[in-house]
Amino acid sequence: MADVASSDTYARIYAAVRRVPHGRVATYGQIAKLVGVGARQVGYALHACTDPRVPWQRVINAKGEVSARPDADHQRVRLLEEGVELDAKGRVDLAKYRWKPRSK
DNA sequence: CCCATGACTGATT
DNA sequence: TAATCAGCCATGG
Repeated sequence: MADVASSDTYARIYAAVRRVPHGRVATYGQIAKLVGVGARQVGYALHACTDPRVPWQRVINAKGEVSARPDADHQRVRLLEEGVELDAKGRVDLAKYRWKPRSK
């Protein structure tokens, strides 16, 4: 599918997101550093991302919360299904579930 | 090419 | 822990 990305930047971001293993989460900042772009660009790219192959649901902000999305509620459930515990405030314990990339 | 926007981050208060 | 400010860089008009 050539509609994965219109720019190499997006492709790198999607590739990094796909590296996130099941039952684990990553922050925008992590992805941003992996691809070598700003954190906002990651969110911007994921916003434009419509590819279900990309587990963009595992990408959350530095607070451990799911970002402002209409499907935020749906995403939380999905994380729980993957084995990720959520705080009473709906936040993930980054100290435990934060994915540790090696290519950094 | 310039300006405004944005699924963010980190430091400071 | 929460709120505020400035920096970050790609995209679109």
